[in-house]
Amino acid sequence: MTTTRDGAYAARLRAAGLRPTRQRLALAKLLLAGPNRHVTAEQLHREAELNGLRVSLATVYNTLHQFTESQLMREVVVEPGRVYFDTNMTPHHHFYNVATGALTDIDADNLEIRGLPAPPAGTAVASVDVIVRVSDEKRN
Amino acid sequence: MTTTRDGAYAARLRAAGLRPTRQRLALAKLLLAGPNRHVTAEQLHREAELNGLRVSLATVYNTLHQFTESQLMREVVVEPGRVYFDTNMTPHHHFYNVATGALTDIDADNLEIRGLPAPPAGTAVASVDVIVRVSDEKRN
DNA sequence: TTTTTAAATTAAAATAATTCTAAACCCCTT
DNA sequence: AAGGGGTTTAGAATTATTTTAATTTAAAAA
Repeated sequence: MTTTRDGAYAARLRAAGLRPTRQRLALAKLLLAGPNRHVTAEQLHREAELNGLRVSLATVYNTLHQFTESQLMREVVVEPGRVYFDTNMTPHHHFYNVATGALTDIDADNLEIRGLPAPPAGTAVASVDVIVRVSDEKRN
Repeated sequence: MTTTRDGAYAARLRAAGLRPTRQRLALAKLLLAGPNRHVTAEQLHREAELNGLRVSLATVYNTLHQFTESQLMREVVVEPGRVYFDTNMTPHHHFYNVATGALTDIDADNLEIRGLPAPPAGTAVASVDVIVRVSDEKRN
């Protein structure tokens, strides 16, 4: 009856124009199964290996970038040399804890940015990213 | 009479606790003389050499970081591997042209951010950075 | 099912940006 | 003028990421 026996992830990958390979399926599952995640390539690579997946770091990078292009995730740069891949695709911004590196989402629905001037001539706004840097509260 | 014959830059450096060396003075002059600037370390290094200053790239990095610590400038990260040093110390945000890499300031005075939730428990807001990514206007 | 083809994966080398190191140097005080 | 500690430097090292060229694999064709 069924011509292909596909999981939901394979379908999502296909929809994005990506062949559902073993590696991509496993990474998609790690990334998209539970709640939203913020991971670095290095972190995801380690996590994959802990879960018994043999995958090279280059493939992790490739996959993360492909997922990003396919709108399955997005990239957040918080500091020189610190790039997170974020599985939350709803419009949102971030708290960034400078000490711990922790990212926390800020729903864009309740956030209002008013008084933004017109963009430079010949350009149009593509996206607005708000990063609220936080640090451990001063105690005293 | 005068014990030291200092320019304005030497005084600023001293005030920041930095010895006014030849390199730091020259870089300070390049950076702080005219209008506000957005430069990468690499750009500033090239510019210094064009102006006849012999200075190593490591010193440019050191100096930029020291100036940043001393509140003479600040750092802006817009993309993986793209860090700008910004001499505008008034509260402001940025337009970032993804195609050209150009940064344009957005005065914070007229910008209002409303509805920001409380920061994660135990943390306090240190700063808020808004980056508005723009791209060349679609023509048709 | 086997063959073919093109895409995907890989290890390893290459690159880019930045930092470190240890020696030489220079600003400032005495 | 001399000494001392901060500063500069070239070059090596590091970190994050990308590229390369060969191998493997998914999917289409036969």
